[in-house]
Amino acid sequence: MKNRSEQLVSELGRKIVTGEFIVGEILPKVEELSEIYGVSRTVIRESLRSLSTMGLVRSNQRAGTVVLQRSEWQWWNLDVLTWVLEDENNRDFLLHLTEIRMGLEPVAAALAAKRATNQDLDKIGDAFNRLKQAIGDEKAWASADYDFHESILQASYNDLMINTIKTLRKALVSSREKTLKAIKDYPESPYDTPTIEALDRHRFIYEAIMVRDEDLAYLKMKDLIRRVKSILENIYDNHS
Amino acid sequence: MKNRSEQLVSELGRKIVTGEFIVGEILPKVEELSEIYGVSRTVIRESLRSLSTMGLVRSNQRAGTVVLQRSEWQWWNLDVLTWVLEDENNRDFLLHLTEIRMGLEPVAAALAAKRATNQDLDKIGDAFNRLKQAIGDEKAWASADYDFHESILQASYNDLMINTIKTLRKALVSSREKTLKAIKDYPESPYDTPTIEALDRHRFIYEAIMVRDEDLAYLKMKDLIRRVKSILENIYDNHS
DNA sequence: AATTATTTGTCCGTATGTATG
DNA sequence: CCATACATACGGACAAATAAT
Repeated sequence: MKNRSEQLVSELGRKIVTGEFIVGEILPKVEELSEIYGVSRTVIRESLRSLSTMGLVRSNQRAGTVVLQRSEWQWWNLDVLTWVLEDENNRDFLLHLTEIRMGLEPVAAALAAKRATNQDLDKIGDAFNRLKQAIGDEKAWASADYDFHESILQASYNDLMINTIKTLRKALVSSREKTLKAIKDYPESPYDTPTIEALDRHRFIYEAIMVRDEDLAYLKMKDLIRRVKSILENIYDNHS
Repeated sequence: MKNRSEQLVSELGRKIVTGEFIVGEILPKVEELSEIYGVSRTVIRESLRSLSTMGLVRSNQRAGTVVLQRSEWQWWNLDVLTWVLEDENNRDFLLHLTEIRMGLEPVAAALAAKRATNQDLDKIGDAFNRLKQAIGDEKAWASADYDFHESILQASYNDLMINTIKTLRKALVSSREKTLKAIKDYPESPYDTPTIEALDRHRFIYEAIMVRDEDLAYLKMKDLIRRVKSILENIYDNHS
């Protein structure tokens, strides 16, 4: 957070996402916000412009600035996504995210099997070798795992796919750092735990891409995400 | 577009997306932009704040406002998505979008088969009946088709999924209106053409959801999107 | 390493636009 | 049609950060 308005955006944005400002509610007018937060109207207006671009509010002359309903929110904005994940009340949002991943990541793997250059394949292979060395080491695994999935993703050559999955992973990682650490069984990597079984799940993906078997890569990546989903579901069963 | 800064955002945003402003380029400083577009610095600053929230630019003191690389863009912002689709140079972006749909829409259909209430099922049924009446009528088909897929989507009960697919469809529809009309074989609906064969493809999805067969709903929706993809690919083969 | 120049960031007084009652 | 209340827009001044010298 560099400047005042970015700070304000975080502060107000969180209050909206967590429901401290209710949907349909009118925010205090610019002058009052300026008073409340001790900043100029300029800063307030720029903040509101940003929140408006995120789909969280809409300003109308004379009527004031209103909090928009959830369907209008720009969920894929990294800030919005992170705030939603931080919010304790949205725990099952993690499951929704996983459903999205279940859709996208297998497709990305299939595309990688189709489009990867030899150089791409080398990168994926390197990352997989690092995974092999990282059994039992949570930190090293998380790092190699990141590179493994990153290299597959890049080989999909679909910019929108790359951007979407990366956004999703960033949000998962940052929310893990902030709020999910407390859950003891939640893995450091957004994919899996550093075990032999997990390595095998990755091996199948790796091998499928190497032989350019799109359908197999699709299925094996789906297996992996399904595993992530079941970890999540177990956590909920045991901790609530 | 109501106010000056929103107009400016469209103007500048399009120039960035279409490459008129190159990645890494420094925009004219606020005072110059103010001069160029005949608006106050306030308006310029608010516009830049908005573009910054879209991930298109980043302002730095003394260094000016720089155009960010494509990987930083907020692709799921409806404006950004629309501008990209409008850009003639990004024609194969439609294929990338379809790859995303190939991932998400079958998952949404499977979730609907799992979670739909009886009321949801009624809505889906109503829309399907309207589809039956709309064979051969492009406009009526497009409308019923919209409601059919919308009712399935709502029954997925995954807010992020709903928002994402709706954003995607909005962008497709609006880009069809603006730039794709010229392509004669591109259907009015983002899903299919009003033919008997298309109706059957929809029927299979409808029936699978009715009997709550998640896997079948998944497969049949995948068939439908695959069909859309092949329409697109044919268009490219024939028109370029 | 210190200074300067340049650009964004911030503040505020004022005026206009727009929808409501 | 007028009065009200809010966002929108303008512009001059100064502060703060940092690239360049």
